[in-house]
Amino acid sequence: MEWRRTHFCGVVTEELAGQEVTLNGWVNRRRDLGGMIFVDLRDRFGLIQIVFDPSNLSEEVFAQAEQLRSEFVIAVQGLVQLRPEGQANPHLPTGKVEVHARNLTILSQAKTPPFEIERAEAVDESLRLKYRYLHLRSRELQDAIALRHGVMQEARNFLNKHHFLEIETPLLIRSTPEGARDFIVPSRVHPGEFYALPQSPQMFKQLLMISGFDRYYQMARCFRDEDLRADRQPEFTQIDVEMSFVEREDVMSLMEEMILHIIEKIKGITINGPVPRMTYDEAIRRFGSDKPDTRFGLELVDLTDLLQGSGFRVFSSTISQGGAIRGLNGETCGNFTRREIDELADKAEQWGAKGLIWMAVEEDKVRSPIAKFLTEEELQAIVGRLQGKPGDLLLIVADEYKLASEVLGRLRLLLAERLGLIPEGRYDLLWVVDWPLLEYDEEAGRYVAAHHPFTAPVDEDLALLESDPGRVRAKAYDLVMNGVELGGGSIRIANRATQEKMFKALGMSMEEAAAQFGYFMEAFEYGAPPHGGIAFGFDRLVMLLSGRDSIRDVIAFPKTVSARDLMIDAPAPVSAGQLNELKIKMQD
RNA sequence: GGAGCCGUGGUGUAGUUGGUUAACACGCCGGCCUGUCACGCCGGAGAUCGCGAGUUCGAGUCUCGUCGGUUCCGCCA
Repeated sequence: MEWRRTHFCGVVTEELAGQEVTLNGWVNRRRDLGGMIFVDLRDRFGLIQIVFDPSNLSEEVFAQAEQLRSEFVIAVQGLVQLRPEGQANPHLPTGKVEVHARNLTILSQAKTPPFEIERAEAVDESLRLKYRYLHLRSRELQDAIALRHGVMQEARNFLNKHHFLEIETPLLIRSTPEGARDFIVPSRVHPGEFYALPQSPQMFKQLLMISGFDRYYQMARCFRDEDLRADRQPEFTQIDVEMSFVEREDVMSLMEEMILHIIEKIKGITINGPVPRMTYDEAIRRFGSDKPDTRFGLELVDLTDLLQGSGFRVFSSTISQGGAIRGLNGETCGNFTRREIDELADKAEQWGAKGLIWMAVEEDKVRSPIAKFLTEEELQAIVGRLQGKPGDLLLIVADEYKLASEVLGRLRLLLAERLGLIPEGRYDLLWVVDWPLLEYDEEAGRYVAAHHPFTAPVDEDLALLESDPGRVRAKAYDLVMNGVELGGGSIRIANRATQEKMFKALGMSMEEAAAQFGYFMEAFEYGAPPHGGIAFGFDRLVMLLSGRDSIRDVIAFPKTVSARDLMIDAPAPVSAGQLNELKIKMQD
């Protein structure tokens, strides 16, 4: 028979009734009634029921149909007919019709798969990853990967329309000391020297601005040799964007338009701009996070001023050391058991707090292990400031301001989840702006870039770069969606003098800076336009839009948390010959 | 680097205070079955309980180690 298809399985609907079709696909399921066989045929577009009815079939074809098993690849030629009265399947888009087979070709037999494709979601992840090509046959992953494609195309459509050029940058580049651990690649031609895979195309895209391309984007593959998480893979994709002759507002307004465009096209949800902006300081103060989830309340409050001169040593000593007393009202959590509260306290300590203070608000009193150390006025002031009502559980952390805030910020997320306060199906966007340019790294004993070393300082803070680096704000912005950092960017430094100051603030000597970044700073001397950009975590964006909770689900061939590919079994040793050629010796 | 959880036929699970035939569902194989769609009915095969030590008369069950998966902390400019 001529086996090449005329239609996709998933599109065979009543409009095709009466037509002769040829379909190709996989046997999703067969129902052999003895005298009659039904087969659900599957392709990317869906399922269609095939009927093998011996009354209008040759014996040979029926006998062949009896041989069919799950995941056989077949071609079926037959007649599309409306199903008999009362036999429609409302669960299938193709459920009003069926294809009465006349001819069948088995294109490929299949072993019984290690798991049922339809139930793959429940199977142990290591088995699914080993047979990723089978898991990918499932409806869930087919949809996720198709959605990924859609998001990528919509991003391209939008950027193309706004005069961006898609330009590729090299994957074999130079290792730089700042930032994440690089994957390094040895060079046969230059033994003892190594390329690095890019953590992002940062300097290349800036150089493209200096080259005059004005607007660049790339679906950039990026690599970081750091430990994995549900939302972190060692290789991932960014929507990488850079623009010339722009200020912060230009980048933010265009990029939020892009994200809103994608959400509208992909999810059919219209969100009206502009996306709210919040300073970094406000985010920490109100939410204890630089990427606040604004889909619910439970905001933090400050209690420091209420507890000046408190007789309770934890409070007084924290305040005298310049720390803060911060609080969070765990509404309706007053009925938490001792064990549940201890769990919260354990978490708080795990996150670096010295302890967690709690107060259960009751009708006529406040129940708390520290109640006896506080005056009635102090207790009432705390309850008042936190708007505690009977049944509430007040959580308090006394510590260095940022640490106390962040610990409570994490508890806030924990409680919101436990209390079911997080609404489904909502996409809350927020720009976080005015980031600190530098953060002091105790371990390294120096300042490190909060964003990256090419971020421009806010103009009026420029002078502080040498006198008080920790207080310099950056022309940086992060786009946050539902408490997930979707992307971040900044206006860049575009002149040599400022870039040199930045490297100096990072504790780099001029010699080191010249050795690492000399080519880059030299480029600034040949006419560099003011420029800035942003990079979005593409996998995370797709994860959020597909309602998944791991980026593994939206990457065709992901790695495990230990960075292995279980399908191809990578990484793997290489031959002694390969190592020889690279002049690499293994240590024991 | 650290912590938690999981690992029992092909798959998902159950397995009591440690006690001798390791159970159930799905899948698979065979038989019957002409309107099923999670088809049904009957029968069958299939597991040294991730691996290695230890405790014990006896370990799927307890202990330690180890491997794998996963979640989180550190890390990820």
